[in-house]
Amino acid sequence: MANIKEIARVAGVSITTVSRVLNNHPYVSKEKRAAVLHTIEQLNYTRNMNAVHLITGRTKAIAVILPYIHFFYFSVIVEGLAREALLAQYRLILCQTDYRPEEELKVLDMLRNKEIDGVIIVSTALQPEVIEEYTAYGPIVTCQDSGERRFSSVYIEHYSAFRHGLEYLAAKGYHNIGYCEGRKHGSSSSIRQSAYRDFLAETELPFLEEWMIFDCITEEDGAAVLHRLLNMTKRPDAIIISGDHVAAGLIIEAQKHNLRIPADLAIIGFDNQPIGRLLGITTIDNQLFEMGACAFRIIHDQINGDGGPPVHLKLEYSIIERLTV
Amino acid sequence: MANIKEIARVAGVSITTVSRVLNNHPYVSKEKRAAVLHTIEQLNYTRNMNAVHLITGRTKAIAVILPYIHFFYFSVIVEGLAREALLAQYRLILCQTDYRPEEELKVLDMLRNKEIDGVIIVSTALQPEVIEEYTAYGPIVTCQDSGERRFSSVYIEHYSAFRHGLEYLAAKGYHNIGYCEGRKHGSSSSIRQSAYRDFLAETELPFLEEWMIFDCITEEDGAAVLHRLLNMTKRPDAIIISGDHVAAGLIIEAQKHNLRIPADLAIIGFDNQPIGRLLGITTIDNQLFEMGACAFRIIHDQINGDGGPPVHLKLEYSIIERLTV
DNA sequence: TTGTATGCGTTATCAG
DNA sequence: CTGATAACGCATACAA
Repeated sequence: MANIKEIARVAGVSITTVSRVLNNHPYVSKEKRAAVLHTIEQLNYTRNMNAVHLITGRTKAIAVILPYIHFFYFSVIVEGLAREALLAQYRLILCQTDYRPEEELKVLDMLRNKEIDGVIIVSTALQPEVIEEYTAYGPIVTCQDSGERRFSSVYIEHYSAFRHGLEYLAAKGYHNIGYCEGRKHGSSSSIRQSAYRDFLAETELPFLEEWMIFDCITEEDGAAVLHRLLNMTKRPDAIIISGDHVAAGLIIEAQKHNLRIPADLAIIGFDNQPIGRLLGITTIDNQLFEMGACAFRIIHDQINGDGGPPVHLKLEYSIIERLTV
Repeated sequence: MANIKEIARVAGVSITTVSRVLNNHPYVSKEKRAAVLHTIEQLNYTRNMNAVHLITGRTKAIAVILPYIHFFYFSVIVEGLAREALLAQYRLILCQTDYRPEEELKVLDMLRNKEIDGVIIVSTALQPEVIEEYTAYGPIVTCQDSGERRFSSVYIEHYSAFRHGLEYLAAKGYHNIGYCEGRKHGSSSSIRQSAYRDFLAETELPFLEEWMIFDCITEEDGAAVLHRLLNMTKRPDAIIISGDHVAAGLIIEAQKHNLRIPADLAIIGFDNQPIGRLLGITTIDNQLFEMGACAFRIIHDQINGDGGPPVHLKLEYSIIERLTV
């Protein structure tokens, strides 16, 4: 493959002039510019970007840390990221780490390595303290509420959102409220758990350990929840579920067993997923697409801007009233 | 940041020796290796990977071209890709191009630029002839049936799969068969369209132009299909739909209008999505996850292997019988 | 087993 | 407006 040196030779100019043309610098005469452009065309030349990355120390690439991509939650955030990345002409390096800390650290090391200009963490198994150490090497943005850390974040207040959902159920007259959660020990999960416990304690509504159901990840898990409910001696009359697809699984299974929604069981979901729209599931919209878009914009600004203090952007959630409450 | 030169100086060895340690070469004495390792630790050193990429001409990165990520079809293929990439310690660069040819070409240019070692095309707006031109710069794999091209492919035979679905419906006694499709002019779409037309022509089953419904992308589009069906003077008694989520939209809307499935309308979907499992939708499984995994393995072999002729891997589909036919 | 010297392809610096 | 030359940080052929 031709390189800049050969272009210079063939075009009869210096390497520097070729570089100037390549980078649209001023101070190149029309004639030389034309000659260079023509030679580039003729020799089918393109820059070796690795050399550019080496000398400039930038790559216009950003890594995204997440466990999986085939869940609605993650794919929509990435969709938001990708739209903005396309606009800004940045590369997105998808780092699916399966929640393995050692793999996540490898990605952060890419920042030290200069392979990437920044890291966006959608969901992580790492402690905030560990992440903070890497802020020395470049900007980092998380899509979780991590408090006032040395890295930026875009988030919704899960505690407040979840309480809001619970209050909504209580206001509608449901006083026996259950709770379905995904991972038991995730960062957002823990926050929602606290919200649930706190709310029930403060309002003195009944709390039963078995009303907290964990590991609800898939639609099938939602269907399984129905059977757990049916087998309970004291059954909740409402349930809050972190994920509309899980709620959907429960609802469709409920239909088969003639359990009426919301008469026998009210349901409020999370994420405002298409399936929820379809089934008329009342849900809490947490602006996933916007979250991704904002995360990118923040990191982009930090890379190209003054490199000021970390940004903490709170997004507003909203309850979408439909038919299951 | 410290570089290899400084490590060499501090450890009291040559640059070469440091490089050897870095790359786990033999022929380094225990003492010097220890000294180098210690210095690396001490100075918090990591390689500048851009320099490595420049000199080796490889980046261990692969670009993935797709229009969006938040559709089941794409996210599951990427999930398959990502699992294998994690195993092989390759980077996946997610290039969402929104079906814009100019953006897709930019990605292919990354191959010329040496920014990436290969390209996996999940879905594209480009003609195969255009893609073929880039095979000179590195391996390319598509997840579509593109015929015997100079680039590799992993695919299911959509023509055959679709005919199979139609035959299945006909065998079950449905003779008025409609058809829902996503993009009208996509590569797979066109193949499925031909399968539909050919089958109806050959079996002399009724064909009505209005029974071919396009632009069915989302769940809502599926719901809209029901209303188009209801307004038809002559209505199909079965329908084949490319995408279980679209079928789900139709089915749930059908429930609201007391149209019985399959008594009034039989439905066969595509993709074997979770929502289909939930609703008991009879579907054609096209092994999306496996497709992604295979695509990665093929490109990985081509990058690291002999660089032999392009591979064309046909995956088998299967009809999953459930309740909607 | 170790080190020297060269080159990868580009941009940045500085002198003209 | 133009060009020579020095970086960037590393891997590797070759010599010792």
